[in-house]
Amino acid sequence: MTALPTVRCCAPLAGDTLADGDALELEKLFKALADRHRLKIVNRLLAAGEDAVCVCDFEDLLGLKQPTVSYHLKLLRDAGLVEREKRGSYAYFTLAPGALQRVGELLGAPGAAASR
Amino acid sequence: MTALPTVRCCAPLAGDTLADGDALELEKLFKALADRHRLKIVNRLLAAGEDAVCVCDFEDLLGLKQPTVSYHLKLLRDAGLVEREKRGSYAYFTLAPGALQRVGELLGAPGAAASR
DNA sequence: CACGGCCATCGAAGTCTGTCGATATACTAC
DNA sequence: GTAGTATATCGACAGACTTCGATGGCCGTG
Repeated sequence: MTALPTVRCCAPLAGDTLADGDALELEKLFKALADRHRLKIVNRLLAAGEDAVCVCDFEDLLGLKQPTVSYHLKLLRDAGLVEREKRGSYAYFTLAPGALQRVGELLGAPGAAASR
Repeated sequence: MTALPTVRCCAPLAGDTLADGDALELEKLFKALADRHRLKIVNRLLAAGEDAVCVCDFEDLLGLKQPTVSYHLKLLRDAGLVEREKRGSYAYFTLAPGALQRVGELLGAPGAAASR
């Protein structure tokens, strides 16, 4: 349910004076990306494309223990950047479609891919 | 030395497997943006365009004391996102040209403004 | 040169983050 | 049902980040 619109987020940074609430949302988004391990996760998911990646794969990639990997994935999920699909006892992760592009556009990269 | 070229930074997030060093540089960049006050600073500098803004202006905008404002400005400067120009006893700040767009492009917003 | 305003840096205090072992939950296989 | 595997969550700890008062350096004015 919820039907949360992934990253509906935020006033574009280049707009008029940033309201406090908008600043908070943007902060949350950038915080999610402001960590070497989470960046590697996103990079891996980008490389994987349609394919989903499971938690155990990230343990090897990052050299972190399983609880820590879950912690990072949770942050990315809360920020709306990745999505989880449970299959059996495994959990597979993919990038939230368009999430990264939307972040890019917030920074002033203009229309960009937004062929729309 | 160093002669760091503002934000020459980093492998694009969408490229091949992110090296540790590249992940660190990206992390530094996003960390600089991952704070509500620094976002407001950037937003204000975007609005100011060519005009430079002095430290005391940010004190009012952010509701923070002067040392704290200097702290945030230093972080943004270290990340290559803003530049400082001293005029008399005042310090004026501007956005580093193109820095934000470059960040946006790292996120996969493709050619975009890169008319080049 | 003495004074006052602007800014950077230092040091301390409080809070937030990242990490992991231990534990709980959910599913598979036998 | 029992055993085993894959994730999520909890609790604790170390380290990093944010904030601010106090201090020091610079510059302009009188």
